[in-house]
Amino acid sequence: MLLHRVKSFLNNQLTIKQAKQIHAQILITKLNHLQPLLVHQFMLSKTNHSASVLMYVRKILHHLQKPDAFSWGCTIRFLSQRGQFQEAFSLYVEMQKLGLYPSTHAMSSALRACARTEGKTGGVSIHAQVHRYGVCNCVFVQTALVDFYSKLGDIDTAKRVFDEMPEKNVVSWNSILSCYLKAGNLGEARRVFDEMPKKDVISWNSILSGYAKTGNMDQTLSFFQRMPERSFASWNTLISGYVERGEIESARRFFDMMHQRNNITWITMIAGYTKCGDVKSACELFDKMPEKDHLAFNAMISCYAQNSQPKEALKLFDEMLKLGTNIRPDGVTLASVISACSQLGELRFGSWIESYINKHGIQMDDHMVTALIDLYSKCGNVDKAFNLFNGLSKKDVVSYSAMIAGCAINGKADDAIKLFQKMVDAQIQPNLATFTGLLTAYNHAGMVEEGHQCFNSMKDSGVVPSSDHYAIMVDLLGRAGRLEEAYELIKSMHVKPHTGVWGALLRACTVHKNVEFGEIAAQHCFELEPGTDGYYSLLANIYASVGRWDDSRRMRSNMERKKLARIPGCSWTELT
DNA sequence: TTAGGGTTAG
Repeated sequence: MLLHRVKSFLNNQLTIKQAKQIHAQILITKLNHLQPLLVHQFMLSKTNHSASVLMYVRKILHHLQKPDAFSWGCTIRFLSQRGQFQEAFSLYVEMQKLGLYPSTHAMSSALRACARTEGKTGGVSIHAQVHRYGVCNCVFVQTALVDFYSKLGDIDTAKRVFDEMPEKNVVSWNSILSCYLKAGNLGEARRVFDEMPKKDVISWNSILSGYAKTGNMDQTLSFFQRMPERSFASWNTLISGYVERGEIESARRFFDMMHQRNNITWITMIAGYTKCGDVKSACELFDKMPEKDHLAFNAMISCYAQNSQPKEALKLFDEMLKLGTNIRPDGVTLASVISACSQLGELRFGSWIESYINKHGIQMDDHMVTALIDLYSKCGNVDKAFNLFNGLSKKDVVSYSAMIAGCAINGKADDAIKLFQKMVDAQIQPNLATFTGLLTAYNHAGMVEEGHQCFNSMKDSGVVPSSDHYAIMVDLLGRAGRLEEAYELIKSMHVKPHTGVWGALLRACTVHKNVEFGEIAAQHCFELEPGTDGYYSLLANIYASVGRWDDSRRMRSNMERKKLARIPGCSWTELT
């Protein structure tokens, strides 16, 4: 009767309460041989196995009257499949201590756990056991070994084990294929792919992804077209390849061709539009997405934050919060939200977020900390930013750049320069954002020569200055009264200068009462931004400063006549 | 027993 009851749970929901009841009955009736069966059934049931359930199973395993390798094996296998690798491996070690002979299930599952936790020693000792126990013929264990060495990055051993396998299946071939792909050896991967006696959709997706990563989309497409069977991942790999290459139209063409899409498809496309700054298209897709998960929200919030629409980002974050249980913000969401707050100069939000993080036990990661460094810097709290920076587990180009910029805008040029030196010493390659911060520091400190030198050194780091960098340089030279040099610098630009560049020259001309360059700079500003009247005012001021009252009046009446809209000052503190 | 595609900071 009891046996029947235990068996009836096969593939049924088995709650911990029911299991405990049955277990109690087993103990009362002294039918201890049913205990392993209970463990087995427990592992097979579709119940959500929480930590307390597993503790319970562990207890049964340890109190079995007779140690039972089968029960241990299926528990280890279950844990490994569920991604609880540490737990799986420690059970494997425990069963050894009990003197149990591990099944091939237990061995391959423990190997899987070692592969995913980088448990090199554990995996290698299981390899030794494979020989000792004479299970060299088991294709599952051997394949798990190939996978283990592949994940460890030990290609030679992976290949040796693979070559020595008396019997191989498609999984074994896929494992060695992914080994070469992970190592970036596409040539060898291709050779393996061509040699495979049988290919499944995993083999095809793997090679497809290998080619997509090289950026050779013609080749990738040719593989895609030859696939006998395609899964979502096949389509998504292709689309993501086009997105990475910046070929958003091609990505969209295949997106539209799909009859069915999963969330990854939608999010890949939204992220693609984010990268190319097409917020409108991203938003359209987000609205059309049938079942938005929290990753979709993350993608869209980041899209707004990355494309200078911080208010929209916060609005969507607010909507996300209102959705309640199913969709919860995580660290990724918060990193974007902090970035949005930073753009708004809104420190209060920042503090709110910090308390939210603490309240919900969200793990602070380096992304979030870097966003906070930026936020506190922009709000003038450099000390706090510095504290966060010093506490980072790993400092990279993004965090250094944030901190350098933080020092720069808060008048700490020396600190910014020191940080840059530290970064170079740590062999971290500076990029565009790093130089923006550093040049800003030189600019604030009025260090013209040093700034100039820094600007010229950009090419040594393989960084091509953008319009923003030129704008800072023009500002630096202009403030020092070196207007002609500033103008020559603009003329030498390979990209079209934006109003930031010409505006910097125009403002410098106002300070130094220079009509000649002022007129040139103003003319460009008028053309680039016909709706902004500030430039007319500046030129009018220049005329007035040299006593050319008629011209000054002409400028102002020009302004009136065109009924130009007065654009408010573009200070981020005013936007809140 | 195998992989694979998605969101994050300056």
